[in-house]
Amino acid sequence: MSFSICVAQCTDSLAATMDDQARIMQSIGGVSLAGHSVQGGMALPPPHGHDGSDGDGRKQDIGDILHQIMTITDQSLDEAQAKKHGLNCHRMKPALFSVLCEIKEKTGLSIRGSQEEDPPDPQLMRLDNMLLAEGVAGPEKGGGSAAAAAAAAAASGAAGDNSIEHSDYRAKLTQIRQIYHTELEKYEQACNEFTTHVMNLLREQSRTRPISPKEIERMVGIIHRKFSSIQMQLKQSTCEAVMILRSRFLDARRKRRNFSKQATEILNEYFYSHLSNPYPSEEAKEELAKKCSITVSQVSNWFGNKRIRYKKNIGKFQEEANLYAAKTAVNAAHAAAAAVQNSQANSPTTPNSGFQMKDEEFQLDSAESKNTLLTNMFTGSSGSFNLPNSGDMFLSMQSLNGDSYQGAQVGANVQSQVDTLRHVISQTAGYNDAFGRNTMYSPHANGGWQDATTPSSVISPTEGPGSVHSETSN
DNA sequence: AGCCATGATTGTGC
DNA sequence: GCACAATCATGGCT
Repeated sequence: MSFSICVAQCTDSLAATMDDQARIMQSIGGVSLAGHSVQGGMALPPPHGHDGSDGDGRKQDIGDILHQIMTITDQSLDEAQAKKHGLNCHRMKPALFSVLCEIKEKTGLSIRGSQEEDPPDPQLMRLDNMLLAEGVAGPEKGGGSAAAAAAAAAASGAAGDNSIEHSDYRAKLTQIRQIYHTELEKYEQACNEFTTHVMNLLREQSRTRPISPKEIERMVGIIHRKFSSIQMQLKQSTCEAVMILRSRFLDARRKRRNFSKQATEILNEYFYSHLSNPYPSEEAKEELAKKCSITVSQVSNWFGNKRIRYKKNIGKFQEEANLYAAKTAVNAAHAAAAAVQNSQANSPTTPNSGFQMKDEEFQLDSAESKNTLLTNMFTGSSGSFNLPNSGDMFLSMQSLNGDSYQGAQVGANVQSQVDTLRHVISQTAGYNDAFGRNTMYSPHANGGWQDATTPSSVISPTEGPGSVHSETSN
């Protein structure tokens, strides 16, 4: 035993302690010392032929005790038992015991002690954070799990149609949470039980071998660390379970669902009415997302796909373009008419431009007829719709297409329709007009998306590219 | 089943 | 971070 060697080397210090010991014993009558009561309050045996006043004598006494301790293992069980009892009852025992504890404390355990204060395990911290974030650890209801489910719901796109998946996800997560907490509780219980057991054992043993309370504390710490490593495994497997659940849930979300007809229409209307620059701003995307009951990223995806597919095969999309362009144009015409009427109503002194439209004039039954109408409207050719003079709208359009922008009162509202109208016109009977060029929007050869002749920056002097035109996206 | 349309994802470049 | 391009994967029609 290493500590017995130490003891042997420290006989001098023991002798010194014995002096104190004897003094204290005299004063307190052997009630307790260094936390160890004198066994059974027994009368102390006589000091083995020494009077205790002589230092050399004490040393010899201690040496005798140590010798007995060292040789106890060589003796028969009965012999040893008897000797052990004798030693336990020896008046020197408590002092010797405390010194042994002290030495033990100062040697091996101090080394171990320095290793105890390890920093918090980063992996454990990560696991804890993840479990908190996923709603497995932390507050029960209205807390993490609800937040996680809400986040999943927000990311999943279309509202309402996947509520079953959400509840499924929630149920599974709750299940994992329950298992986690049950297991955690079990571990904690087991840890406490084991700790209590070991403590009792050590306390019991401390009567016969040098175990200080500090050492018991250390042992408890060791047990807790062992159990916390088991807990970490539990946390790790819980995290894995959550990840699997999430991946399954994400896979479920990956399932493609076509947008509603209405949503597609709204998106298409915006796309074709901003054909010169089909890049909705963040605000526009948000508004479109709101209108279509989809997420902003879905709007982005849609526009990304649309741009690519339109660019790849413009011809294929012409019919669709015509349809939406006409639709938007009609809306615009309505809006413009309303604006003009409003301005006339609000300011009676405004000269009558003669640009009046009646609803029945827009009762068109096909995209083609609309296109024709619109073409005529711009080319001034004879048809069902006449511009009595070169009206405000026409002038506004012309200005918009040119370098200077005027006629804001109508043009501002109508601006976005210019793209549409010009597109429609270009798609119908060979648009070759006052603008003097083909204004079919198509991506640049270099991959950019700009009107071949009219940069969007010129087209939209009043608005940034991709801004929302509420009147067109309805 | 095959085909096409379409929403989503991924890799790349700026 | 965004847009593009390619690709994947599914929905829906025939």
